[in-house]
Amino acid sequence: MKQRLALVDCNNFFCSCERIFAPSLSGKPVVVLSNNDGCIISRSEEAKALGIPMGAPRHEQEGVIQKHGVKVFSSNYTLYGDMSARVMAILRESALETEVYSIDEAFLKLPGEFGEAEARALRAKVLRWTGIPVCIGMAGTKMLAKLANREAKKRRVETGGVFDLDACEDLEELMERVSCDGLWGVGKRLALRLAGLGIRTAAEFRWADSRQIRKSLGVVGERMWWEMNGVSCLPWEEIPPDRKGVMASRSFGTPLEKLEEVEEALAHHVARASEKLRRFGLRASRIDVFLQTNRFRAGEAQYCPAAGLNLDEPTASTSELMGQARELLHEIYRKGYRYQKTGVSLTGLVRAEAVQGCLDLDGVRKAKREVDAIVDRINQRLGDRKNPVITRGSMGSKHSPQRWRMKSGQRSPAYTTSWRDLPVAVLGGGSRRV
DNA sequence: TCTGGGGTCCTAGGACCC
DNA sequence: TCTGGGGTCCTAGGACCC
Repeated sequence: MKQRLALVDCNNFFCSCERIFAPSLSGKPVVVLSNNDGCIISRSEEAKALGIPMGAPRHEQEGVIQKHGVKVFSSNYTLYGDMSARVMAILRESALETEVYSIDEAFLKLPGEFGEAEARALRAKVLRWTGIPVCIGMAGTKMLAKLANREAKKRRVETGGVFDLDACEDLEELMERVSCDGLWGVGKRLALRLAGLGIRTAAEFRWADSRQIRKSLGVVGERMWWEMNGVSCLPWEEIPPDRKGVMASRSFGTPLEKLEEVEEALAHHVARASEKLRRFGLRASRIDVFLQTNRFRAGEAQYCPAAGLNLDEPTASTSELMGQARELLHEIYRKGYRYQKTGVSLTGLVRAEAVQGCLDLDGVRKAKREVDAIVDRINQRLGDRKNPVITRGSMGSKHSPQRWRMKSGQRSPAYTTSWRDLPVAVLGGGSRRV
């Protein structure tokens, strides 16, 4: 039986959340701002209609905001997280399995009988119970479900916010209408590269030679090609894997020049990041610190240094990390610049409980050296350099697709296209945690 | 004329997503 | 004057090892 997926996506999520608590704003233009109130990161339909672009600096839109009385909110992530959890809980009731993809999106594995009527009912239920409007796209793969969702959103009035690609009668016509940069995972750069191959629409992408796509866009591109052709090869992650890193950074309201001031900001970031670490039960084995001047000031001297350090022991201790962060900052700080931003990034995360019994890497290396020495001795005694009796090897490496490709001059098979286990990676990354 | 080759670990940078 | 913050994955290349 063919797999059926849905992508459920909340409409203008942050704005929709704000509106729940201010019903008088229904039908009025609303925007939500980024952390420092710097950029517009969510717009209601009415705000979009006024031509306010996504990600625009607030100050550039001040005129429109004033003129049309656009209601402006600072972001409130506690609220959004809470609303998200409510929506997800409802979705779980209808799905066989659920993968929460981001704060406002989830993939659903659908039961066989789930069609457009059921999707409409689900949509109505979410709206009735949470006040959040959603759109639902259905198809056989994640990429296609994304595309279906886009269609549902774009033609909301006509589709009722629900679109089933498998039930679409003029699929080819639809694919011809969608340009490549509208595909999930194809950004500006890749679209440009595709255009260079004469591939401009989803239809052309689907019909393209997969080898050509592979050559030009790599394994990521080939995965997209399969997905677009109905072959699912992105992983299903019902349980989100542990984070690989945490970061804390902020822009300053006004540029800072003194080391002590930057230090203070950085200390705050280290505290936030290490707190996060502890909350997840993780410890970091590497810390990176960075500084940035104002990149928008073309006339000013720019300086964007960074420094990092691998820690001896994984830690989540604020004070330990703080000490290291300060030293790193001193390494990179230079007088005479106007700094606009600083931040810290903690990576190489391991589970706190695993730290105790963690693999003794040095021990393993030592053991390997010992074995190698034995192998050498045997070879010296029994063979010669050119024809060793025993050869050293390491598991799998010889057969890693990368190496294999170099040797054979061929592509590796589609499903083992990367030296990492495939299919593993998610398209183009993405912030996936709520 | 050839100049070892297989392997690990790490970092930086590119691309994309929400 | 103001110009977000937090993620993921892939690839290339250097250092090092035997």
